[in-house]
Parts: sequence; structure tokens; C-alpha cells
Amino acid sequence: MNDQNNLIEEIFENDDQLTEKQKKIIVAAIESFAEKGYASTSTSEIAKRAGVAEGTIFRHYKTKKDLLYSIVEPMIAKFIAPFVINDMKKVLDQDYEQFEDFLRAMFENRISFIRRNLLLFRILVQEIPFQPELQKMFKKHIASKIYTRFEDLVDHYKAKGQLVDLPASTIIRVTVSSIFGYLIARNLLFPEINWDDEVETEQTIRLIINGVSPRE
Amino acid sequence: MNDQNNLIEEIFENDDQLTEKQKKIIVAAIESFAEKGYASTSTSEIAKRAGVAEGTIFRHYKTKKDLLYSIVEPMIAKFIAPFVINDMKKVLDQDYEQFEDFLRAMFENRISFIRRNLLLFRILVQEIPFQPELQKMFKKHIASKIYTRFEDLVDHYKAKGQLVDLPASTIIRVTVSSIFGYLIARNLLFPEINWDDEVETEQTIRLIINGVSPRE
Amino acid sequence: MNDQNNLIEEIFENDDQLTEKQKKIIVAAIESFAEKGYASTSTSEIAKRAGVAEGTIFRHYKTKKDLLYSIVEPMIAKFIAPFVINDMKKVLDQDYEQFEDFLRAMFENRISFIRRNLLLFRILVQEIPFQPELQKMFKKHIASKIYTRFEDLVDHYKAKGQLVDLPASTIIRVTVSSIFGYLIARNLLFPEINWDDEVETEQTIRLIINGVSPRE
Amino acid sequence: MNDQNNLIEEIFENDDQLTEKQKKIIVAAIESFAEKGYASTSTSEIAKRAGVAEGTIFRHYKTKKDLLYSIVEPMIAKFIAPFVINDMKKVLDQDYEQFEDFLRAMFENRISFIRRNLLLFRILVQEIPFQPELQKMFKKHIASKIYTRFEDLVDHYKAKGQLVDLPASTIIRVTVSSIFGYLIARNLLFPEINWDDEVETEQTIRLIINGVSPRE
DNA sequence: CATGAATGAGTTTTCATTCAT
DNA sequence: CATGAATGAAAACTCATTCAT
Repeated sequence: MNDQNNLIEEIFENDDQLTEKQKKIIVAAIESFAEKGYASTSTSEIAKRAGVAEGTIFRHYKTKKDLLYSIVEPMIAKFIAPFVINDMKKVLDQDYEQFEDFLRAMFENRISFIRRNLLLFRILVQEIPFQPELQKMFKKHIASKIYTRFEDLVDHYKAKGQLVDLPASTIIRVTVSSIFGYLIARNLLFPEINWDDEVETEQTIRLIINGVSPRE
Repeated sequence: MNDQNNLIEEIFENDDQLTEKQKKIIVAAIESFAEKGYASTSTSEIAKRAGVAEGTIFRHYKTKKDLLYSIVEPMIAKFIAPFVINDMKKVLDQDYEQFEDFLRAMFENRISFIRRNLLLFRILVQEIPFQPELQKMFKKHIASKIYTRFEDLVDHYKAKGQLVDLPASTIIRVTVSSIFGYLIARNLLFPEINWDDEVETEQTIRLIINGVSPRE
Repeated sequence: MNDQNNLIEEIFENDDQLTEKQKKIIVAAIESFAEKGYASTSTSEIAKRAGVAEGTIFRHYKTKKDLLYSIVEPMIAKFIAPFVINDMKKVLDQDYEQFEDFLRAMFENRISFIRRNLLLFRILVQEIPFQPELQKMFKKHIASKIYTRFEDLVDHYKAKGQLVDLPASTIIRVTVSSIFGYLIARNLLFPEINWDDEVETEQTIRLIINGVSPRE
Repeated sequence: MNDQNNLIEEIFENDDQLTEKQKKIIVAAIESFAEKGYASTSTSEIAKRAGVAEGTIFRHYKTKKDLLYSIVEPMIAKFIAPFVINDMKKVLDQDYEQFEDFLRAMFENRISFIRRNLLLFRILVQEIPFQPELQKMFKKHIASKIYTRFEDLVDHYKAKGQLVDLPASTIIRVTVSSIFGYLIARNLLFPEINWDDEVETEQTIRLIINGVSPRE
């Protein structure tokens, strides 16, 4: 019960109308989907895991796909929330003199978010290739909202001479790839290795910074 | 027919005992798996697409999973082949004085390989999370074979003062992430964008090199 | 609300203990049953249409079938009421010298009743084949009550030389068939045609009369 | 087995590609649908009755509705076949000098057809109210093909002075209603009564003829 | 009285796999 | 070797009915 609350508290925290059973269903679904994938998880399995009748699932979610969406959508929403704050630029100006500072803050903040919601992240990464609906959501939010903000940011730091003269798209892509590469290696590919997160993130950041900083 | 041959010629080229029907089955399976995922593709669908009877599939592959493995395994084998040649180190010494040269060669070579076998790459990336068997293959080949080779390489170039003083693992991870990040963005996430591959790879490499090169 | 009252006012007029919600349930059930048939209508659908909770239906009607019966039964009762008045024969003697007059009165009276309660008629006609209970009700009322009365009537008019010398059963059957044939064609099979009811009923009656009148 | 063959031999006679199992499915479906109605018959019940696996049904018929259509459609086709012969009019001129002769021939021919395929007729009559698809089929065939032919016929006999001067539509409706009224009463409503078919049809025809013949 | 969440048995449908031809 | 009809277990989903609030 505690674990379960942890699992969903951050993403579904203000969903007050969630029944106790509904919460159990969500938790069971998250665990199952993350474990075996959406397509290979049966609703009967979810029901059993949640300790509810199979019909109960369909009372709350019209279809199995609905259940998937209702799980992933809030995750995406929460993930991008920090990027959508209106005065991000202003905040940046004040708080992060150096691109490195911004990167470090971002890295720590979003990486810890993902780690807190690791199963959901798994599901997102695993199901995006198969769910056009998720792709749409992803592109709509990530591509149009976050990306343009990042572009502004990159231009901002470029103007301050802190970034190498390459297209923003490339800088962003390499930066994000490196971060996600770390996340995926750490959590999905080789979770059994004993990672020293602090050191690893620090070194990854250093590499990125090294890469995007202009040589005098 | 031509297209189909292209699809499988590189990976299955020396599989001489493949009957015509078997080839059709493989092609149909590759297309279907890449499109909708292994779990969501039915054998009847593959049979229809291949123009054979359902039973024919099971004459050649004991189970559906067998079919998947028989498709992905050769792909992995071909992918890692260049890394496994015995005298890789020697070759490197002679051919690539600079890490940058090596990286560029690697990048071009393996990226073009993946692009030639894009559907198979898709399947590999998509199914790895769900197929422990694939994970085992992946880890066995990539982790133990390629990775140790890469470690040697990194140490080699480090000794020559061409690489920053960070753990080989980090350098490799960031390098590989950036490459795969490009591949995934280019081919899976935003295939509709009009990419200038030459420019993009060049800039990506420059960023990587910049990152891993020590500042004097 | 007005429409709905029209729908049920005639049949359920003196059912004073019907709550507002109950009325809504009945109306919703009538509409749904008529539209898609009893078996294909779900109680949840009825509840939604009626704007009540699903449980409310079962508070008033023990089962779904109960709901059906409680709808159809009063309809049958009202339909046969005129035939059951005790002194029907006397009335006839006085009012309808000619069989034709009787037929015309009957026709107009009962047809207009059915048209006012068309949905209920639909349900009755549609469900009789599937509901033995309804069949029993139908046979009990129609067959034993109405039919014997009709037999008397036919004999009465036969004695007056107004009817051809055929078995009462045949005369009744053809007469009733022709009337119902009209009703069904008009309302169920081809409701989209622009019928001139007055003309049609008149001609139908003329045909019937012609058929059952003896030639000199 | 014999019974079953009787059930389907006339309608599905030239459907040579019907498997033995398929025939059993059709027979079981016809019996079940006629008994309890389409909506209240489960496919598992049909499978059990047919002695096949439930999956077998869906191998031959994509959906349950498909099964229904594939049963009813040929029945309609066979039923209307005699009306669609091209030279119906010519045949009539020669064979049936009197409308009465035609009516008698028609009556006997089609009534015996329906009686031979009584279960199918039941299904058709019972399901038409619920299946828009069937309604379309019915209207298309009956309304446009048979009806216009009947209109010609009525006009033909009217010109010969054998029919009363009422609209063809009315004459047809009353005639057909009387016939179907007999069929339904005899077979569906009161099958337990001991009908003397020969006498009954004869008397019904006499009533109809009486009705549609002009008085001098 | 009314609600609506919950149920579990049942429904239609799918699908990997087998096997007689 | 190839076929495709047949299977039966399991999938997603429906629904009449119950019951705590």
C-alpha cells in the first residue's frame, strides 16, 4: 500500500476522485505494463494483481488502451510542466549565469523525477514505438513546447558566447541523448551494476559541457 | 520482390537453404513486427502478408518466438561482426591515428549499416525491453565483446593524450548515446523531417570530439 | 417531458404511485426496447437515457424482464379493454346494424389506439416471439377473450345474412390480418412513405367488406 | 443428420464449398436463432449444438452478425427467385387466365416454400425489426423487385375486368397480408392447433378473391 | 428512496499451434 | 513440403444484479 502510494502519488496526486480500487488498478497496470509491455499484459492479470474483478477495470476505463493513456498522459504532463512555466527565460537569466549551471539543474531535477517515476518512464519509452496516440502526445508536448523553449535557451547562451557555433538542434540533441543515454543505461539496460549516480552525472555533464563549449 | 530481397539480402545473404516461401515469411514478419510490434502481430497476418498458409510458418519455425529470434539474431551477429575481428587493435593503430578518424569511420560504417537494415533495427530496439532472450544476446555480445574492445580502444587513445581523463565507460556511453540518439531521432522519432545526413553526422561528431578531447 | 408524458399517459394514466424517476425509466425503456429490442438493450443504457442511476431501476423492478412485463402488460390490458366490456353484444345490436359499421368503428378505434402507442405496439410485436410469458398473456387475452367474442359477433352477423358462409375463424383471421397488415406496413415497414390514412383505411375496409359479404 | 440436411438442402443446395462442420454450424445457428432469437443466442451455444469448437465458427464467419446474414440472405434470394424470372408476364398470360388461378398457384408455391423453410422464415420475420441490414435487403428485393411486378400483374388483371377498381397497392397489401396472416397464425402463433391446410388455404383464397373481385 | 462502485459470470472474438490431407 | 480447417485456451469486453453508503 505504501509502495503503491509512492508509485502514483506524484503523478496522480491531485486526482482526488480516484477510488481506492482505481488506485490499485493503476498501480497494478503500471507494474504489469512496465514488466511485460502493454500488449503482453492481459486485463485479467491486472485485475488479479490489483485484487479487483476484471469488470471493475472496464467500469473505470472503457478500453485497455484507455487505461494505458490515462496512465501515461499525466506522466508526460508532469514531466514537461517545469518547461512550460511562462517566465522560464527570466528565471534562467537570474538563476543560471552559466549554461553549465542550467544544465546541472535541469539534469538533476528531471533525472530525479524520472527516477522517482521509473516504471512510468519505462512504459513511456517502451510503448511510444507502438502507440501512434502516444507519439502524437509526445510530439505535441515535447517537440513543440519543450523544443522551442530549448532553442531559445541555446540561442540565449550562444549569444553569451558560452556555446559552440553549431545549430541549436544538434546541441540539444546531443545533450538530451547523453542524458537519456545515461538514464537508459543506468535504469533499463544495466540496472544490476552498482552505479555511483553522483559521480556519473557529474562526469556526464562535464563531457557535455566540454562538447558544447567553444574552444578559445 | 526486389525490395524484399533488399530487405533481407545483407543479413540473410549466405543462408542458402532459405526457400522462396521462407524468405517471404521473413520479409513479412520483419515488416509486421516493425510496424506493430511482435506481440501485436498475429501469425495469420504474417501468413497473409507472405502469401503462404499459416501452417507453413510453423513448418519452418517451431513457435512465433522462434521466428522473432531467427530474424533478430543474424542482425545482431552482422552488426557486431566488425568489432569482433581479431586484429582490430592492430588495424586501428595503422588506420586511425586520431580518435576522431576512428569515430568517423565507425559512425559512417555502422550508421549506414543500420540504415540499410532499418526495420530490423527497429525491431531490435523495440523488442529488447520485452524479450529477456534478446537482452541476454545483447548483453553477451555488446557488453562483453564490444564493450571491452571499446575500453581497450579508449585506453589506447587516452594514452596518446587524445582523450579527456574520464572513465572509459563514461566516454563510451556518451559517445554511443549521441550516435544512437541521432539514429533514433532521425529514423524513429522524426523521420518526416528532411535531414541532411552528411551535415548532421559531421556536426554530431564534432560535438562528441569536442567533448572527449582534453583542453590544454 | 411533454413527449414523454404523451408516451405513457394513456397506458399508465391511473398508475398514481409512479414516481417521477419511475416514469423516466419507463419512457427510456420503451424507447430503447422499441429501437433495438429487449435483448440488445442494456439496463445501463436505459439508466443513462432516463437520467437515473443503474441501481434505481432495480429498486423498482426486480429484474430487467420485470421491467419489460410492467411495460407491456398494461398495454395489452388497455388494448383489449373495449372488447371485454360485458354488454358488448347489446351495444353492438344497437349501434351497428351492419357488420361494415362495426368493422369501421373497430378499425378506427383500435388503430388510433395503436398509433398513439406505437412504440409499445412495436415492442409487443417484436418481443412476442421471444417471450413465452408474453405469448401466454397474448393467447390468454386475445385468444380466449377477444376471439370468442369475435366468434359470437361473426355468428350474429352471419345470422343476419351479412357474412359469407365461411368459418368464423377464417373470416376473423383475414379481417384481422388485413388490419394488422396495414398497420405494420404503414408504421413498421414503410413509415417513410407518405400515407393518406383516411383513404387507405377506407379502401382496406372496402376490400374486407367485399370479401366477407355474400354474393347474391 | 437427415433432418439437418433437409433444413439446409433447399437454401444452401449449391453451396458446394460448405464444409461438413460449416453445415453443422449453419443448422445449429438456424435452430438456435429461431428458438431464442439472434441476440439471445450465444456463439458458444451454437458451437456446442453444432459439436464444433467456438473458434471454428469465427474461422468461417468473421462475426456473429456475419453468420446471421449468411443464413438469411440466401433464404431471401430463393424466396424471391420465382418472381424475378424475366418472362413472368408471358407465363401468366398463358397459364393463368384468371387472377384466382394465379393467386392459387402463388399461394401454394410460396407457402409450401416457407413451410419447408419454416425456421428460416421465423428468423427472417423475427430479426427484421432489429437488423437494419436485413431491412435493406428486404426492401431492396421485396419492395423494388417483387412489388413492381405485382403492380404490373394487378394492372393486367384489372384491365381484364377481374379486379375491383382500387389502387394496386391496396389490393396487393390486403392479399399479401391475408396470406402472411395465415402463415403466421398457422405456424408461429398457434402451431399447436390442428390445421387442415387444404381447407384453410382454399377458404382464405376464396375470401381474398371475393374481396378483390368487382360486383357487377 | 437513490446512488454508483463493484462484481463475476458470460459474451464475442483472437490466436498460436496442430494435424489430416 | 505445403495447406488450411480445426482447435481450445485466453483475450477484451459486457452486463444484469447487488449492496454499502
